[in-house]
Amino acid sequence: MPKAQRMAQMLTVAEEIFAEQGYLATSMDEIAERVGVSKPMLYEYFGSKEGLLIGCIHRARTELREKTAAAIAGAGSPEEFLRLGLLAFFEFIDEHRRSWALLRQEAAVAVPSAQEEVEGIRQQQTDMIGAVLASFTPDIDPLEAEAFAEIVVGATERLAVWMERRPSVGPALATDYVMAVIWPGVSARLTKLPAPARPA
Amino acid sequence: MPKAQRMAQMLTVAEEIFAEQGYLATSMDEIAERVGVSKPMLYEYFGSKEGLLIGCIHRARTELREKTAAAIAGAGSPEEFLRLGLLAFFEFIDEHRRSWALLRQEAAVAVPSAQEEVEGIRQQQTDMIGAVLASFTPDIDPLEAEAFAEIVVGATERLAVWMERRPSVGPALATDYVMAVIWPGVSARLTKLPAPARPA
DNA sequence: CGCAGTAGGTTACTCGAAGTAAGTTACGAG
DNA sequence: CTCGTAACTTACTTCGAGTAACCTACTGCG
Repeated sequence: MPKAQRMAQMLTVAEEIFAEQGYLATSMDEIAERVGVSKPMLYEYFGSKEGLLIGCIHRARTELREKTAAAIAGAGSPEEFLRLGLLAFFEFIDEHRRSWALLRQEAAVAVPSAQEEVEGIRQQQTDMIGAVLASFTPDIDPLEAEAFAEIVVGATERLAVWMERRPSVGPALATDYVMAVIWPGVSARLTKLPAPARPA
Repeated sequence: MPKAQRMAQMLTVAEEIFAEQGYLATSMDEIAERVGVSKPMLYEYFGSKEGLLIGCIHRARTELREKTAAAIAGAGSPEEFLRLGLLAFFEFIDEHRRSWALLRQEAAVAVPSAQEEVEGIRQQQTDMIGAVLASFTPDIDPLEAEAFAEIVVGATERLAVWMERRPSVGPALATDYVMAVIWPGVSARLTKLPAPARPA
């Protein structure tokens, strides 16, 4: 089997087993066995157990970024930006429950560099939100814009975890909840609103 | 040394080393050495490495609950409840930066049951917030109240992590940021507002 | 055809750290 | 002063991450 294909297969299997049993409880031998290959192959391609985990996170991160970017491409107003971005996020989580659990709960604790990867995902999101805020409010205090973005990401992430425990709550409703809480506060800070003309 | 005292000492040392190096990179031998005792003593009192970690989390959780409960005791309005609760939380984090990092970043991934303990802390917070919301809006949809509480907790937690990277941001400013984003949205849902009479 | 180089793979180890069995010391009560 | 127990230790076993060394089959080329 060619290398790229084998690596993708390894990531898929590892993601599944990590999500099932947790990072610590999973042995490299087990992953190797389920892939149908011997342990040194995993080390050949990923260097270490941590490297394998990071590979999983990295792949999910790329996918999430692509989906979100595509979703917000057609947005006009800041409200639409936020709403479409949130919806894309919740839909992604909904489709990848297991890997999401892995990313959010397993990776962060186990390994410092995996933690950095997960932080990278958040950074990617806060950057996007911060950019939206700044584009509609050029004179906003940068520190405040950053804080707002962090708050939105934190709220969203937490609600995604909660959504998993509530089968009746889907991506659309989750988006509504987040928007209901944060939009009044966020919009109050936007000076350059889209539809109405800017007052000063 | 009596058992209770020794256990407390072990927790203190373990918390410190876990926070310094991460859960995985810390060996029981190292903790034992720094406590000035042999490894089997740790196992005698905490059963396992995981048990020791959970002990750390549990102690922090108790302390956090006590501080928060004390802080919101004198609150009159829902806004004051939230504000005082948030402030108490950020102050707690500010005083326990290292153990906070441990709880948030290390514990969750490494060990399933540690994760449950951390979720217990969040549960404790969402319950408190949910109760405040419900007490001021008895007719609120319970699911919505839960979602709101999760959002507030998520936003707060995330901002606490961010606060660590921003030395210029203290508990007071962090509280202001969170309130600025969430309060307009939350208050819009409260039917029984404190100062003005309820319209219908 | 035959053979060289390499991609893809394996077996069989080392080593470090979690967890344990069995034994030792200190000390207060009868 | 000796019995019982709480607090503690040394010396293991076991398991899993990571590695060294070796193998195999295919592809291109004289």
